[in-house]
Amino acid sequence: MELPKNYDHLAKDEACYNKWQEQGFFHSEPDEREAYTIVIPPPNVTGVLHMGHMLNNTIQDVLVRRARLLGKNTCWVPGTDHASIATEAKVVKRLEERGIKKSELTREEFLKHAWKWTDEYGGTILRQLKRLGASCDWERTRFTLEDDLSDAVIDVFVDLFNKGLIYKGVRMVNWDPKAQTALSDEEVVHKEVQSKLYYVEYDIVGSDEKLTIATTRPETILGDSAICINPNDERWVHLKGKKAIVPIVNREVPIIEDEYVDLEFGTGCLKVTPAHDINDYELGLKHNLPSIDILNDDGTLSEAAQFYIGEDRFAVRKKIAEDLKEQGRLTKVEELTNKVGFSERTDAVIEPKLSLQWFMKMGEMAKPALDHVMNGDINFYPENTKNTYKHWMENIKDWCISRQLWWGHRIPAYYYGEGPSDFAIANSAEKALEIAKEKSGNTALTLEDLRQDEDVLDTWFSSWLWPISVFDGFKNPDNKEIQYYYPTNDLVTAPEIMFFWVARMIMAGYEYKGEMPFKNVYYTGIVRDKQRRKMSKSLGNSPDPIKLIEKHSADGVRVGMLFSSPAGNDLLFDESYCEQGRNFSNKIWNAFRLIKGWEVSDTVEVDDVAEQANLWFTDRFQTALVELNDNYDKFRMSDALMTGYKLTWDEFCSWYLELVKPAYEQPLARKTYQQVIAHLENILRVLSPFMPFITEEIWQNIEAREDGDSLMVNHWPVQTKTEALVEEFEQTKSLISEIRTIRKDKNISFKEQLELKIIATTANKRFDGAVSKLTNLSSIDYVAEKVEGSLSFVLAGNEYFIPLSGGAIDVEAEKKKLTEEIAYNEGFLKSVEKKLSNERFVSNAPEAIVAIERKKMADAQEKIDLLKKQLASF
RNA sequence: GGGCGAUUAGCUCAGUUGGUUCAGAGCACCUCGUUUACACCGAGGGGGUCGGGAGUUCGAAUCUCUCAUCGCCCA
Repeated sequence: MELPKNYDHLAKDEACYNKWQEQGFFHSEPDEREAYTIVIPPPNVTGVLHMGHMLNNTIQDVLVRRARLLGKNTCWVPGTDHASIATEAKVVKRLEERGIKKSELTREEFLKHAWKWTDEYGGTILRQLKRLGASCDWERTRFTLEDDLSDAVIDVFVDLFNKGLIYKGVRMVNWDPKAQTALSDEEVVHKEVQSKLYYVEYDIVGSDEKLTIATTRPETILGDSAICINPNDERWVHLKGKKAIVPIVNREVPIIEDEYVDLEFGTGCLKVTPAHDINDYELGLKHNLPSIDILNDDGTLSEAAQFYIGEDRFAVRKKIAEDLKEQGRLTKVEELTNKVGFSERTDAVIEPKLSLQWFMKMGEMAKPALDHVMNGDINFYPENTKNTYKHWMENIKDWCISRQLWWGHRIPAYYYGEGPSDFAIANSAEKALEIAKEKSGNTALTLEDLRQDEDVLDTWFSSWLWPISVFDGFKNPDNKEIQYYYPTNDLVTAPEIMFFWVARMIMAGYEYKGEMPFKNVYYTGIVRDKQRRKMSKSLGNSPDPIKLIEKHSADGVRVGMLFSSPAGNDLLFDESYCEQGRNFSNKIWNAFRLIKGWEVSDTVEVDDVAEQANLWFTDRFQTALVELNDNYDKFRMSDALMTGYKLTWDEFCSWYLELVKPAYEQPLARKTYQQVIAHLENILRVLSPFMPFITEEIWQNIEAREDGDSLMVNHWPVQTKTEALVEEFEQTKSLISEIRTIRKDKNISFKEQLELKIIATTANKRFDGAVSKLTNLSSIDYVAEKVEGSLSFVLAGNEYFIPLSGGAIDVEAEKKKLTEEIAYNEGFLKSVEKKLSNERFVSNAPEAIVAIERKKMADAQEKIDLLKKQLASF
């Protein structure tokens, strides 16, 4: 069968993937083998594949595929999360486009729309992952909002509440006025922005004196309930005990003292607005100040503000500045760069807001989660991410877990009265009623008297249970699957997810299984463009992954993603990496075509060059295999790929195949062919995790395979002891290279045969045939005397001569070359001698190091002698 | 403001406990080349005083200090 010149991925990849899937290679059931498990970081159900996913899932697939070849029972669990805020925002938007307002719908109606939307658009990302070749166990696909996983979430909430770890409290939260929900600290992104610092003058009661405060948020003046000065600030100490009048609203507020005030910033006077700033809130608690909440949930001003009611906070900021200016109270406006919090999902400016929310205590749970990472039970790659983790865990704050949304797990709190603790927590209304009756002492309560909390839980409150809940570890803690697959092996995720998710999964693992959720965490870099900008939809700097796959093949893109992605380093993506990947595919394909094109003979003798080449490559492969295994052990994926790349391209294609290649139209001995195929198969095995498609295609074309036989379920090569020939052949390569350079320098065509004469001191003739074949020699002779009229060079203590016919030698040029080489070596010799004549070196350095230096000296001396002898003979 | 980390060839990065000719790899670049797998190729080549300075040491890309620049996390 004639093989096409290039591998046609568009025609082959999909069928190949389907076949794998049909044969059940992706599916796992517990058995007696060792398990290898990865749970996918569940992408957002609304999501489409982006470059970050590509990188992340490529790495996971490489790990899984190698583990499968190592004979492990591999299970890669895919799935998606429901992404409360993101999905709800999309559904709201779509409803608005149809002229439907969320506020006009009941909860049930809205959720119907949301589910419809999810069924329609959700899971796109999982279908896209198949294009990449991801060998997930699709039969195990999970969704955080499906019934079983939801039950786990609710049960955990109830359990933690009963353990006293969940509480309801008034706290300053991060309020997203656009989504109209509270956010956790981790969902707030701080960005540097250009702001203005407004200087505003306040009157002082019973005095003509005025004081000036500086603020970036003049609209919050309406909510001021004090002025604060630093007791150590001599400028203002006389104001102690007096009252100030808040402009616009003309409210009298006390002037309090607190060392919290920064003497350097602004004027040293601070306005205190407890309802709208976290630090002011603390001050308010300490000094017993009222909180005046001047904002509505949507970011407009409330009745409590008295002025500008119903207008947006940013509009009011401008207006109030103008009004203050008009009243002569705005004394100065400065430009200022400061950091402002934005909602990760909606990009709205976060409003610190007092609000009644559900919180989870973190202190107790954080402790084991920190310890088990620091003591190495759980490994982080790269290791320095442990520092960041440690810092966060040691300063952890309680987790705000309620969200004012409908799409998600509804909080199982049932209210039966108006008091602050008139609620019951249970996983059903019926059980809640029992508790409510007991708590209230009112046995007449009915289900109708209960009102369930309107809010849902943070999406991460379900994701943190993922490694346990996907194996049904909550409802059936002793089931076969959780016992077999948990703890999982590796987790591959983005560093930005460390706190949202990784830390909390570890907490849940120890809380509910008493065991780590995974052994290793591999943090990928962030995929950026060449200008180091993060890839994003709004910048439009992200290529479409599917188009990349279509253009360069999945194998090419996978290789491209990994080429420049050492653990933890950002990947500066460029399409040329994918091109390089595709070129690599092409190289392998053509190597295979070459081999397939040879005529194999049972009668022809095995040639010695091929025989020696076989021994060398056997050893060379083992060297690479050891390196590869080591790279994998250290999660050095990029290096592992590079090891395979060089092994294939440089060693297998450029050296081994050239050595084995039969003469034009000559057949190849069957034994040699079998050796070549064995080596090729080993190459395919180690490349297959990176390039599953093309390696499989070649595998299937090598010979007729039995049904159900596939490279993907073959085996990883085994490390064995081989005759050590790598170093010796490296010398041979140098020799060949030297002769090729001479041909090039002297413009000698490859077709013209050369003779090689050698004065050998360390002769090993094993690869003479190889040298002869690759440099087209007519003869190799070992001689005792310098050969006149020849080009010469010295290598590893041997002198080589290439006789040239009829005065082709430029004597002067040869002399110059020799003189230069002698000078270089003498310089080197000098530096070694200097080292060795230094008594402190000889007495302090380890013996082995000194011995090496002595050998260097001897070698250099010998080389100089040889060169001088050559020079003298001209 | 606090913490962590980085700076090595044009670009992206390796460089294990200081010690072989240790200054490396891939890509890019330059020269030559279509010899019967591949121009998505082959052969050969150029290129860095390891961010600056100081110190420790027989010996520093590697350890210490300092300065500069950049990045990330937290407040």
